[in-house]
Amino acid sequence: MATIYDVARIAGVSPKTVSRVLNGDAPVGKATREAVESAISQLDYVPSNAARMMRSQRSGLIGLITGAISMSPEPTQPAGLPELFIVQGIQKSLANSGMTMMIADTGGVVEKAAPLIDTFLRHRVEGLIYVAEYHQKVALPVISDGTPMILANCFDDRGTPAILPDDWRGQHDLVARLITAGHRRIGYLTLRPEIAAGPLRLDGYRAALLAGGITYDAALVANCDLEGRDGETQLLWEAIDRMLRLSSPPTVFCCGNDKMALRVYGILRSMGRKVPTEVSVAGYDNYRVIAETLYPPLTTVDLPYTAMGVRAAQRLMAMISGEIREEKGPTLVAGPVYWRDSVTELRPANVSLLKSVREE
Amino acid sequence: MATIYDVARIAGVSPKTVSRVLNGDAPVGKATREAVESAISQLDYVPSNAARMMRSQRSGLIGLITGAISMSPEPTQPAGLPELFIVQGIQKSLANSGMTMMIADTGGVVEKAAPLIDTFLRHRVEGLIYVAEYHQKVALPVISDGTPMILANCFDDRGTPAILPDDWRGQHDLVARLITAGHRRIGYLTLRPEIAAGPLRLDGYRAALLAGGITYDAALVANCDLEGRDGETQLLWEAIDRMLRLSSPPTVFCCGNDKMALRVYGILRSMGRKVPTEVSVAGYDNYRVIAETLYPPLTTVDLPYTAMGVRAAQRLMAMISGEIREEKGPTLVAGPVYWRDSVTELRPANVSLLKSVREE
DNA sequence: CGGTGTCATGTCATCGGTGTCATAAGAGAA
DNA sequence: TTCTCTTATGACACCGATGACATGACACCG
Repeated sequence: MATIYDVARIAGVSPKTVSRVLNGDAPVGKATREAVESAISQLDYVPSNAARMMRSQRSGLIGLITGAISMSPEPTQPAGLPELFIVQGIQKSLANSGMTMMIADTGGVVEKAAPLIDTFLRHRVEGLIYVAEYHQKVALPVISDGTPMILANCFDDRGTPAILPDDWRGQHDLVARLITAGHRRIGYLTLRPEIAAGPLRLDGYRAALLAGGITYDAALVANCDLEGRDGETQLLWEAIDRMLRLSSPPTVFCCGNDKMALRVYGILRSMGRKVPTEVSVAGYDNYRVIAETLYPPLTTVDLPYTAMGVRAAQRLMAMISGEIREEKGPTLVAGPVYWRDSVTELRPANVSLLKSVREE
Repeated sequence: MATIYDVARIAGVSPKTVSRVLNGDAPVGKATREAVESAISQLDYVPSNAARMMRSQRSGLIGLITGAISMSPEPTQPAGLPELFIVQGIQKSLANSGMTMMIADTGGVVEKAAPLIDTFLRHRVEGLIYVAEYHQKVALPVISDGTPMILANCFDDRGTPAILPDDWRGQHDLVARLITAGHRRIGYLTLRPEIAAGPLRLDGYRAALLAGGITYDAALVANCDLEGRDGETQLLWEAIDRMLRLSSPPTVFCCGNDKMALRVYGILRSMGRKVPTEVSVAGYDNYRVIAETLYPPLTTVDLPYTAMGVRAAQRLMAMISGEIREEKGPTLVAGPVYWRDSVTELRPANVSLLKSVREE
């Protein structure tokens, strides 16, 4: 592979002049520049980042660690996709700053994070991002040197800067929108409470009810999410069946996520209940494959993964450039409600009141 | 950041000895080794890959280019997931060989591939992999230096080594299995022919019919896949309606992919036809979010993305180590049929005859 | 016409490791 | 005892860029 010396020799100039042509850091005569450029293309010269990096002490690299490119031993989860969107956002932001991204994968095994971080440090990455597949708490090894790090879709108890979805607000906005549409009996089939998003969304649901002047009714809430997924459909069936037999049954079911909503569609159809004319359904995640493909299309809340990625990259770049003495703790990113046909408007909604709701 | 000289000074040895401890390329005395290791951990020393690379001329890097981490302007496609699995397979293989992966993204714009390849060459990657989001033909810029390159899920007309799904065999095996199950009128709702997989799968379908002694009937085949997706549901509805009115209607619908099958479920239910008791449905892709979550779970053909990734990495590593003067052209990877409850067994199947069929 | 500034270019050292070769110390053989 | 032969370690150059500094050629100024 050709070096800068080869180019210099062919062009009849000093290596430093070639360097100047490449980097444009000092004026170069027109004739000289052309000679150099001709030599470069003649030799197919590509400068070595390693050599440049040694001298300049800047790698232009960002390390990205994710847990879900390769997933846990049992890859039943549809995960991965969220992370992909986050990565997409990060990539988009980073591309503009001339940074190159290195991606490594823990294969879902947290212990693998340490050697991966080490690999990145060997490459002298200027920043690290850890992306989790769903909103959760993590415990990563401490980075001893000063390399900045940011967490996306997860947080720790050391106050490492983190970017998180605003689950509370999302569920709140959705339920507020349902209330605006005239729904007052709102069933909620929740995620299990161990998942970080579970309690947050439940709180958002309750807050929206409160703000809408509706009393919280525990009979309308059921956890239908199991660790192992086998019993889920049955659990859902029972919960829905029970709620629909109430003297004042729900007119809409909020589901913990879109995948659960997909199941609920099937169950309601099996029960002979038409969606949305007899009962409405809403999801969470805006998992497009499901939400847009279902018939009728699913009303849901967007998990703003791409935006989170963008924010993560921006915050990291700010830390790297040292502009800001970053305050610790999380940045919350809220996503809009996607209003589709799976929910009936019981009365005409005054949509203009709801700023964060997005109609399709 | 500490250097090898700092470590050497603290440990009271020469830098070269520290290097030997790190790389184990020559015997080092026990006491010396311990002094060095102590100094290393005392200083939190992490060796610089850049410096190492300069001397040894080996980067330990593999460049991966993908078109779908950030997708086309209109991100309605659920794409990305397939690529993720391919990347997972690549990562898995590569991790064992001590290679680190750099990932870059074209954002769906093919023209961006050239500068990304250039970035990788600057980093002196030892190999390149281009991953496409679906089976297609591509035209990438030629790599002028000798860096080996491999295509995954795509091919070009220069005979660049490629890893492709065996669409012909997959569809063939599925249809053969349907025939074994007693189906003789097999409807096929195809992908549009411009997609590489379309004609291959159609050929597989016809070959399986032929082998099963069933005459191909054009009335049972319809293209239901449009470039813009708007008319698709209607197209499907019409095709299904037409076929079901035939004097000898299909007992099973093969769908171009699982997403189409999801739509077909909805349509058949709307028509009041029960799946699978009245009519069976089969998909293609084994897109788990859909195939496993649908009720009843969907019989489909696995697109062996992970395996393709593994093969891609293996073939690349073989090219890098120069073991093999690689022959050009594609490697086909076949995936198994996943037999689930969306297809009725019209007569008891002798499954043992079908080696590549996987029961759940 | 000398002084001063700008432009264009070259010289040289250096970043942090490792390959090559040299060398000292002890072990075993003659 | 002396001569190999390992074993353990050091000295030194070098990989390919770039930063700091120097220099020569003009241009412009008073």
